[in-house]
Amino acid sequence: MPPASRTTPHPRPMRADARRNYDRILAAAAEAIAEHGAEASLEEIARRAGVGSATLHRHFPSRQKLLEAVFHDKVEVLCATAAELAADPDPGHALATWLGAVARHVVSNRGLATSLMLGAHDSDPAVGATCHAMITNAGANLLDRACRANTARPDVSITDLLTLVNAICLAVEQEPDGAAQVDRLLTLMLTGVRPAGETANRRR
Amino acid sequence: MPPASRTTPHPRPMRADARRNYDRILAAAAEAIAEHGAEASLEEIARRAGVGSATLHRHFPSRQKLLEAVFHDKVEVLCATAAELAADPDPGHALATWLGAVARHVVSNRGLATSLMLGAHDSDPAVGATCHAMITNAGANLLDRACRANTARPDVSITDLLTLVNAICLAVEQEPDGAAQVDRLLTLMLTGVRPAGETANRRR
DNA sequence: GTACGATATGGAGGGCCACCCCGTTTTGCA
DNA sequence: TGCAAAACGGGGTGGCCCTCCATATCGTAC
Repeated sequence: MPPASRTTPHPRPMRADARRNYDRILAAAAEAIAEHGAEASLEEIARRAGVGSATLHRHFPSRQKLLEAVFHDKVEVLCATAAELAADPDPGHALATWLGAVARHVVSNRGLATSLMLGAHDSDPAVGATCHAMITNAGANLLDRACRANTARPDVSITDLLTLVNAICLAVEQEPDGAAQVDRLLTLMLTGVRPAGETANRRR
Repeated sequence: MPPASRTTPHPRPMRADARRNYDRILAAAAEAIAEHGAEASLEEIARRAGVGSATLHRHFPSRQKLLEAVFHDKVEVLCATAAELAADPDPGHALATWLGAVARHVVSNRGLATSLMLGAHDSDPAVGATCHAMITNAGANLLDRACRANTARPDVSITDLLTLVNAICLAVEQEPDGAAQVDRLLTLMLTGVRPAGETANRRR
């Protein structure tokens, strides 16, 4: 999310060189984060982008801001998915499907979890464009529907669910067999530990 | 867990000054971690303990090792609790109670989560004394009993449960109202999201 | 096409940190 | 009491994040 894009006329449309560097930094950050996770060195990102560290800091005053910019597109995809699923005839299934999609995105984009969770507190509350706000709004509808259809407990908030999803992904992030684990834990979370009658083979 | 204590005769019983410094570092680390969390500066810990930073590194080659040493006692408490609960007539309740206790310890000891989770992979597998191994073993019995009593699904491993508990605590660690959240999420996890009939007031 | 002010840049430097080398001190045993 | 082995810690190295400010670049008005 370039602060002032060319298409949306803002106070100052952002100079060409500034925009170029902005994009370079974003690309470099995406690479670095994919390799080293959300803790990737900001200096190395600047180095990769071929800009000075000061430039990086000017464009992204905090690591959080950079993460949000890097993942903005992916979060938009998730929001779009939520919008589509809102038409699903089975609200419970829609919610579960969407949470699964969120989880999949998070595990395959190291750092996304951090990006989604943080910013709930420290960032400017006026900006509804933070990853956190976007995803929360997108999920709220799905949960509401599921709740009204009586396939979700009414005392559960979308924040709860997203926190759990993120928590699972975070916890599993450094496990070797990540993705597989997430699926199990996620369904486990959704169905609960209590008995269910049916049986399956024991793992680990 | 001093590598070689005075009571348990080891290869070399550890010199007096070494033991003294070891204990000082441990105490200083406990303080620092309580204040600043698991990311506390190692140099500051050394400074507090009145030793050189090299000494700290000699005793604890990695941050992980230090965390494990600091939390070793608390983990032992949890293991003891597990042993007691093994006598509980209601295995399902025992398991839930214990997981709650684990969560409470984790939230009230910043860094414990990290200590419990890590070390599953990077530490010497021969050493069964890591926090991770200790807690896993302690919980396995409780889960087994619950499973046999048909109050826990057989396809759930203790690793799953502990991962989830830790995940919740990690995710909530930087929330302002931490402890309260953990309770909700934990019970949510244990009962699952699926409808249950009963109602409660909606939060957030 | 040019000149000029606003804007953006990046290298240098400060403060902090983890980690290691190696000369010095302490310890415990004979 | 002497002495080798063990432990110590100051200081060096390299990395990190972040800021300052002299310099280079851009967009525009003429």
